[in-house]
Amino acid sequence: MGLAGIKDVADRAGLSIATVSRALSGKANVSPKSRQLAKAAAAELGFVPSYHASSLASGRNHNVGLVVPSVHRWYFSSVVEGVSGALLDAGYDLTLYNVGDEPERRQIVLNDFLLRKRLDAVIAVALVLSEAEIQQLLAIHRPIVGIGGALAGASTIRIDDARLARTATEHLIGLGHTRIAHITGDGELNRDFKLPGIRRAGFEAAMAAAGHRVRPEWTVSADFTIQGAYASARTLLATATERPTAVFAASDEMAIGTILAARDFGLRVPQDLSVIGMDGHELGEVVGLTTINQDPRGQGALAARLLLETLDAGAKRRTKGAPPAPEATDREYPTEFLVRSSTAVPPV
Amino acid sequence: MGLAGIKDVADRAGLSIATVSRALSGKANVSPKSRQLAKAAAAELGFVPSYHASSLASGRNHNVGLVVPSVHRWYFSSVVEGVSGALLDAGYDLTLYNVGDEPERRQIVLNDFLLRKRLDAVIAVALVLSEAEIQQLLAIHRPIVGIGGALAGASTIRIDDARLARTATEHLIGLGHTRIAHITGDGELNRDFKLPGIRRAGFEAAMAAAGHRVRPEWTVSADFTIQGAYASARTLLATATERPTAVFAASDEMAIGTILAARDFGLRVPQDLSVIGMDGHELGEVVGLTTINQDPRGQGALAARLLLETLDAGAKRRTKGAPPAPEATDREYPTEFLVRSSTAVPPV
DNA sequence: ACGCTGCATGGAAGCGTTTTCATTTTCTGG
DNA sequence: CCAGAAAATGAAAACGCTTCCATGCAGCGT
Repeated sequence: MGLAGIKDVADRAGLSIATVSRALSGKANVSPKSRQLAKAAAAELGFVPSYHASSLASGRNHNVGLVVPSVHRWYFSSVVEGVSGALLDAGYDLTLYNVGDEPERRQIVLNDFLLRKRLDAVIAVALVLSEAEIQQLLAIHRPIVGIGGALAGASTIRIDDARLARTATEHLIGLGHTRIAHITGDGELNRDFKLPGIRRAGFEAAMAAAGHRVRPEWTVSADFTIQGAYASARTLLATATERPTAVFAASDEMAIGTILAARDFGLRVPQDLSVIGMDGHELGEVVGLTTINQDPRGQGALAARLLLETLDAGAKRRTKGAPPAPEATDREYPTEFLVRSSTAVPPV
Repeated sequence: MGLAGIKDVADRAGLSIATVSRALSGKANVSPKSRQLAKAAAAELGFVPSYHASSLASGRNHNVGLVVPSVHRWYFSSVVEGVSGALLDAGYDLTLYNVGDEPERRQIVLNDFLLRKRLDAVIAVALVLSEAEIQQLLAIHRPIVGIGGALAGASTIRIDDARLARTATEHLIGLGHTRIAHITGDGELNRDFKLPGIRRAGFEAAMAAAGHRVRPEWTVSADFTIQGAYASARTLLATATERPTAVFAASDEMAIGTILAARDFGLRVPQDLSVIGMDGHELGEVVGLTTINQDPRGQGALAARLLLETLDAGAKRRTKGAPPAPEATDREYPTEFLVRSSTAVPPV
């Protein structure tokens, strides 16, 4: 049979459709008795409200879009976990847009998917949206929050990558290192991914401030994965003469790859080579990685909670049509410097 | 102004709503001229059809649900990548249900989310659904396909875990190992996650067939992560006397954790200890892990494609109401045995 | 030229809820 | 016990599309 509709519930409960709707969605002005009746009838019939009908009528979707470059990478999957948990608990659906590297797909997502009025809000991770694109989203009354990306005009949650990269580098410098290499990300492929450049700038600023030379051949790039950095680090460390005494990797995954490469060369970490990363990868514990922990999962959860608050506020203020307050707040997420055993004074 | 509706487009194009609808959704029986007119008007107004209205009226959602235990784990995020790519290309949305370990959340997802008629189909990864639960899903005319999980009555894509675990173990036995340890997953927490038991059974079957003893103290469990297995492997390898000469880990991540632990003890892999894993983790390449590659991304993509085909077929056969063919096919996904450098003959 | 077939078109009926608004019932204090 | 306020209720109007159906028209064979 064709699944019970609210009408069937109403008939069975001996109430009107309107009352049943109010009763089931927990609205006020329903007598306890009616509410009870409605719920019982709904349960008996196995009634589940039609999402589309409900959304169409109410304008509320209970659905948040999440745009990430790749769930396969540690940082992003951490964010997804955080967002997902918060949304599920609030009864919201999470629509995932795993855009990948192709700019073409990015466009499709932006145009065809995000704008179809089916999302209450959008969380964009490490995605650089143009002012116009943001305005387009805001124009359909959808709050956006960005994580780890620059979203002019929208709220963001992020860490101060430049400063933290500098702090990490300064840690090495403070230990006495002068010959410091940097593993950066190869971001030229993707215009949306400016992070490597920012961290690299922090690194270079710290080096410059300390009066140390940044050797071009000691800045190598990798794809933000352990295996990618492993390969790059092997190249970097292959030269027996004039080897750096420390490496600042732009992510924990790349730092770990570096450590694995160092081990393969018989280099002890930290006696022969100090390695510092950034992000807070769980695996860092295993290899004793010194790093700066930014809790991406927490960032995701926070983003989701902020969004839900905004949506609730909007829902309360006016039942429909009131654009949720688009006050763009830019908040910095707290980080934690974790000194473990991968950094030490340089070899004599 | 409140976003253009199809009515606005119709007015602007000088056509009726019906014709515009047909024109824009690529239906037949529209003159080229009208179609052109409609498209132009839509473009000028920046018209994007309302998802909900469209779904409500047509009964088609263009949305597939994906249920996974945790996107944060390698295997699942690989599957998500595969599914996501295929769906995006087809213009489908992907709704992600990252259920986690809590059975409570599992229930919520099953009842509140999956049944709300907003999904065209469901892909469940490593999720064991009861016959009743499957019937409930099928009852709302939604095809389901399971990946890596036993779904009685629904289509599945999977590998033969028992046989492959056996093959992996036999590889070690074939090299001459008799003292073989096993790292299994701690699945007792989650009734949905039977995989560890199956692989373990394969291991034990191979050992029994070869007449080798399975020592209880040499079967340790971990949480399927590198760091978890690292800790467990340390315990396992701590005993200097009577140490196994080989380890079969129930996942690549755990095999990698084992290798890292072995290195910490000064054990050389494979000279002192052979390690074999299962899954095909990218990181396996870095540590030279011998393993059995099951391409989870490919499995995800395949699942999505199968589903889309079914949906298309259903759409063609009857415009509405025809339950998409629920022929439950159970297909085995091809795997590839990768012999790398982590396994060798046992030390003398 | 004429009735037919078949394509193009527009009017209008849903799709299954939520929400408004008017109405009825219940409660409150005097 | 009653007027007036507050609470509960139901009828019906959206919500914005898709699609059925009836109509208008062009092309066609005879």
